[in-house]
Amino acid sequence: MKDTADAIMDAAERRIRDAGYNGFSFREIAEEVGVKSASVHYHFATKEDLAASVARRYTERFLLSVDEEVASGCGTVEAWVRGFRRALNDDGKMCLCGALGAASHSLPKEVLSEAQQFFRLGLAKLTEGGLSQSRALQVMAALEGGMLLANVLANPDAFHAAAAGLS
Amino acid sequence: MKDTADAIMDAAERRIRDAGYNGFSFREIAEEVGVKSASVHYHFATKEDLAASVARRYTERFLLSVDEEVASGCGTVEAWVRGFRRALNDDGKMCLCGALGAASHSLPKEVLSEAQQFFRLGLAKLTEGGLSQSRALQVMAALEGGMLLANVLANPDAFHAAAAGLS
DNA sequence: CCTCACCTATCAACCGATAGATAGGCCTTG
DNA sequence: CAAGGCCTATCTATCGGTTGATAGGTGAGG
Repeated sequence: MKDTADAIMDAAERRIRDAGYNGFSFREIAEEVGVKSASVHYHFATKEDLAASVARRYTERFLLSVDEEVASGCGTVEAWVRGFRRALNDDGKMCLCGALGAASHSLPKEVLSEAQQFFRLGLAKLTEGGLSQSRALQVMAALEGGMLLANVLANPDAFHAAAAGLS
Repeated sequence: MKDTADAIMDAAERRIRDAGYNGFSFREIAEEVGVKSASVHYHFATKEDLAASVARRYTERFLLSVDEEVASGCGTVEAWVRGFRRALNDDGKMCLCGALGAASHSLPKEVLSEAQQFFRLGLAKLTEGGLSQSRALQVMAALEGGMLLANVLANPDAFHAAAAGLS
């Protein structure tokens, strides 16, 4: 079933956002989903595969939700702020690609590639929205850094302060 | 000797900045230093101990170098920018406490506590330098986020752009 | 002689990954 | 329609390797 594969990705996403690529295991995810670890391998051949798939899905969803915010009338920067804020408030976790990227020098190449894609596409969308390359980097850094601070300090207000005045 | 303990912390710091708390092992560090893993345990009882010690030393050094920059006449914000820039240019790695903090929800409590201390003391120093609480968070987020972007994208210019215009 | 700094050897637990069996559904063909 | 074969999704069992940690031994130097 597609159901199980989705449930595996859901569990993996949660764990990666909490603990990074090196912080989750097949057995852990399997238990959360209610299957055996061999069944996780059936859907995703390797750990690299699984993490890369999760990152790709995350990027697609994130960009889509930003597009929707923009379509419903809010500015590009504000759309990004809302995307990150929701990720923080709903789940109380890091941005998935931030959590992966913080250990970028130890990532398998497919996973690194997907994490990079998140930021490349994100920055491209910001520049399409009228920002300069440099300004786009400033916005992305502020959001990702704000997310990190909010997580470390266990205080969402850190993100709100960091994002204030961006848009 | 204090020599070996320092060498262990040096190696651990490098690995943590590349791969996070879950991405290094006693044997790896031992090999790099040229001793056996049991000897690492002699100097640092547990992994939690070692990582917490490394984080504490990192924070002390970082704050000290910022103080020196300020004493030599540059502004508080500029001093922080230089601190992060040096960490990035010299080593090509993440901020240690950023690398730890990105997986904050999976950190042993002593390690989390030391990572938090880095940010708490850093923010305090920024506000002592005349910044508002909110502005201090914006600066710290921009620097930490810029660091993350530069690492993921393997492009130091991402940091420079993110930090531009802060001071 | 005793403490420090290291060693060897080993432990149970966990890791990612694979092999092989099984049960159920669907498709094809006589 | 029935029977045989294949595909899917799961399981059990196991592999070699790594992990953090511990026990206990060894040699040097004060």
